[in-house]
Amino acid sequence: MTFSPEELPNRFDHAEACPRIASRWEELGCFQADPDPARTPFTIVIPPPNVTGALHLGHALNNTLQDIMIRWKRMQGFNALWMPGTDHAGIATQAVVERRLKEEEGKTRHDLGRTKLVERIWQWKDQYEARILRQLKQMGCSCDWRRTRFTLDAVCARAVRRTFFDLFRESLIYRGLRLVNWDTFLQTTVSDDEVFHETVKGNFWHFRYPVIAPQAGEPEYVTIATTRPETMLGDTAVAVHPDPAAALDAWEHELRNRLERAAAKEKPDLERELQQLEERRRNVLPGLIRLRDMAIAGRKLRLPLVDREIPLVADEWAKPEMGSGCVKITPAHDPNDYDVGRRRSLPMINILNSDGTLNTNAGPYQGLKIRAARERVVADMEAAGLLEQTEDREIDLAHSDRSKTPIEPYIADQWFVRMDRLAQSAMDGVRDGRVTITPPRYARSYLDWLGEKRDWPVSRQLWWGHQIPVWSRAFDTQEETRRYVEKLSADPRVTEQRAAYYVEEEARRAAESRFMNVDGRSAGRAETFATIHVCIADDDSPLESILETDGFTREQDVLDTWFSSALWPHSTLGWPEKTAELACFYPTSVLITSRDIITLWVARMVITGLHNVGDVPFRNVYIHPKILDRDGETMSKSKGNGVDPLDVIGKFGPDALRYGLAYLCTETQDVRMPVQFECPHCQSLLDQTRANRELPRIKCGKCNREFSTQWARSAEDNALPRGLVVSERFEVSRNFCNKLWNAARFALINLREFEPGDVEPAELTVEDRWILSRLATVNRQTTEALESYRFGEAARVLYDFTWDEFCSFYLEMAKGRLQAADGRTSAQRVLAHVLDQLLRLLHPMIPFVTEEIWQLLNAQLPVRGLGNRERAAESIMRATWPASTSDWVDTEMEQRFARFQTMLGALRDIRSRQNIAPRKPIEFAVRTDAETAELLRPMAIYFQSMANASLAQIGPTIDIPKTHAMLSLEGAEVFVDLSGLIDLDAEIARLEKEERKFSELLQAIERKLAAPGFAERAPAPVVAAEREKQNKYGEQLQATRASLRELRKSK
RNA sequence: GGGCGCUUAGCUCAGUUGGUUAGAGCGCCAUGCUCACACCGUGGAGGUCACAGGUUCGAAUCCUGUAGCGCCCA
Repeated sequence: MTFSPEELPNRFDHAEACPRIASRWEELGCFQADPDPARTPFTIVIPPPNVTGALHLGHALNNTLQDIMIRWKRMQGFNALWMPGTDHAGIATQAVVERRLKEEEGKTRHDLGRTKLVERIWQWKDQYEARILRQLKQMGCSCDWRRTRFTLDAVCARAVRRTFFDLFRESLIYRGLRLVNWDTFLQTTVSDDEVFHETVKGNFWHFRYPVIAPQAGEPEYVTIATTRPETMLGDTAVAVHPDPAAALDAWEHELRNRLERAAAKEKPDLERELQQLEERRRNVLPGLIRLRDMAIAGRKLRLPLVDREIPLVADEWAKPEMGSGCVKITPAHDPNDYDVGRRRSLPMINILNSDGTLNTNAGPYQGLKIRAARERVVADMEAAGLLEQTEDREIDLAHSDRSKTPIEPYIADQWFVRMDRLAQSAMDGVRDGRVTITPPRYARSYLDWLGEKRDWPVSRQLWWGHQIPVWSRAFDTQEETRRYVEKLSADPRVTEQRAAYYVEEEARRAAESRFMNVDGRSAGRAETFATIHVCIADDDSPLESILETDGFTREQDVLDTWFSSALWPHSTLGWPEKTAELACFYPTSVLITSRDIITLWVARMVITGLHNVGDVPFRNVYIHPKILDRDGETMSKSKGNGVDPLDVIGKFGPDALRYGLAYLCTETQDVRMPVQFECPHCQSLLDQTRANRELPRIKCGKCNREFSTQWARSAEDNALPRGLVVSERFEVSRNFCNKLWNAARFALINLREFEPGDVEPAELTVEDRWILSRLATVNRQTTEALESYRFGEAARVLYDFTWDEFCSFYLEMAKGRLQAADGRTSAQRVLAHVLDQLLRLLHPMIPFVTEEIWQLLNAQLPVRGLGNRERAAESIMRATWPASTSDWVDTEMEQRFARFQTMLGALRDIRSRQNIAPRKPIEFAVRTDAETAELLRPMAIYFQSMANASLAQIGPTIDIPKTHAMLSLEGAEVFVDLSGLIDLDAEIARLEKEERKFSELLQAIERKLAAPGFAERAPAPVVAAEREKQNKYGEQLQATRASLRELRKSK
């Protein structure tokens, strides 16, 4: 490469340089890692992004941190593998594609059929996977792209099938009827994690259920209240508390406790409640006791509208302090009622079809949608004179995160993974330190969640995912069942453990939960004796067709996406094959992710890793902050506040994006990131807000022209120029990269005719020793910060060093020597070394600009370095991470330098306050002891070049200029000769401020010293330091006052 | 309801085991296009560290409580 450094642009042109640099890295194979027993591995698996949509800044942060780690470890000499890939995100992706299908073609998935729909989703996946990988690549992520995996690809599918089979064979998988969250729009179960709650306006209807044949003194009806009146069609009981008096007492106790602790403004409410409770005891309690007795006596009620006899039961779920004190029980449509149903062996009557219409159990309401049924039920109850009253009420309503429609609790058959033993193993993994979690507080939510050991429902009524490899058939008699089991157990696949089966007896199933006419897929057949479930380990097993010929059908459901993600750390490395990759790179070194999937994902990975491979999937887990928008909401595609990292890259470049994110990444804080739309016409910025963040087009407030956003769909919107979404927060890092770039330009200009070689200690100047000492410290601090995942601190340390020390002092001070013949060579060698080392330290965070500078340096000075002189690596990615040694650390030199800096600052302060033009030279004298004078004399040229101030005299006895400004520093007084240019008032004002400052400091210290106990109880060094400060401030105060007196006299 | 976290300059944030004159960037004021950088240089103004108690010789930092905000779990 031949170039002239002066001709380099004064701004780093990331748009031109980055693609060029990236393709060179690819050509050199810098990202690739292969198993090598001779080297220590370091592995990261990417948390696979969903193919549902493109990445936003949250992902950018996540992947930036991973890339920083992997580049750093690679430079440290580890065999560093970063395994990339994406996740099929079953329900989310299918939902997006289905929604599109509906919007654009007016079709449902059933119109299309399973095969066609899955084809469509693959197309979507191809498109978004490509986009995601492009985003990662443009960010500079150094993944081994040859190894890119997808949770639904053949390699992952094999691992999923094998895992499911193994668990099945070990009886850790079972099928059961459970109440699930049913999404009536998508017609699938969604997990608790996919449900969000929202408060909506609703009603509380009070219904009367007649008592059948009431005896004397007994009420004619029981009142219950409900927010979902249509569910009464599925009621199978009404419950009353078994000991209402005790329950009320307990409630009173609770209220009194609360009252004691309550703030004043809450007290009236609580007191009112207590009063009401008293009334209730008088008016309601006797009735409840009577009802309880009726329940025990086995009295029945007549369920109106469907004319069904239902029992009155005694159960704690009924709350005597609320409403009528009685509660209707709908076991098939309410989680609490489900529990009551199981406790009291009640029938579970499902009244819904999977599409949210009412089924045959709803009698005359069959076929109606829930909403319509609700209105009809209320109207009919009212007509029957059984509606007591209607209240308005706010209701907490569960919604599906995927379809945004209300969730219906629903009874359905589901496959479960038994968690007790598995969860325990994963808890042990963290408890005994095989896995460490940073920050440690997150270990607690991990352990709490696993501690519940709730079985994991893994089936999803979807088409996009791993279809469950189980074939099932119902058998009518015990004999038939036995005969088929015999046949199966003789099958070679079963004897060779390539297939397994289990028999689910209908009697047990019925006992577990009695149910009537559960619709569709879960329908029980009265004549069934048992169902045989066969799980097959391999694809294309001959057993499949045998089973199908024998009347078995394959399970239609697919597995929860997290089932495949849970295998990611080992499935991507080829498990269950015993690959060299698995042997070398497993367990992985660190998992970097965000806190919201600790339970969904991290815990499950530990479980499957231990189960399948016998070791934890990673040694460390690092949980990073979240990126929030201006309102403090987390970024997400579905909210519309997600910012495409490519927008930021377009404006600021990938290095600025990365450095900015790393800089913001501190331990406890989430990152608030207000963003703006940048008008493509006039470049003005408009805040992104809740109101405008999902608009497909926006009109610029400045130039009144329109532009499109990420939400543009129509051809018309897309024809408009696209407005980027950017944030001013990245200006800091963009400016930083540019500062570095220009420092490098300066260096290159001054490093011509560079001759590599060492510098004799005698040749090192004060600033050389200082910068080398600082570099050694910064090197250590950076390494330590990265080791403990303190990315923000690493970024800050490097920022401050680069800008405030390397650029503002070292380069400024080297300018003179670099021009002069004398000292040029040593200055060049030190400068080249410091820049070289600094580039290495910065490279993991800002890979592109450091590589570009590295190449320029290589062209001009391929051999460089102090101490260990060597030919520079062909890419900075292959340069070694600077060893952190204290060889160059020189604390005394740093202290001397700090004095110089203080003095320089003081001189500049005077110039500024005295309004002395920068061109105008000034003179100054310093009164100080001989030793300090010796140290400072060589710095005279720097006062000259950096403050345009010449040092006239220095030493214990000097002639003080007649008119002067005085600076009192630690152990030195500086007199700036202001003959002819003094602004007396300004100087008096400045000194008065100084006087105030010193006097306040002195007072504070004196107070401290005088405080009772301080001198006796504080450690001696602290007391000594305070006394020293007292002296120092005292002297400075005296000097300042003396100077003030002089000035006031001369006025 | 339980758990975790946050509240520091106008804005966005640092502040590692309690001892500093509480910092940075942006913004603001003043000033300078001196040959690395105006995405820059130089200087300045700006904070009772949410509030109330407590521990301590000493608290932004530790403890308790209050208020507000956020997340997780029920």
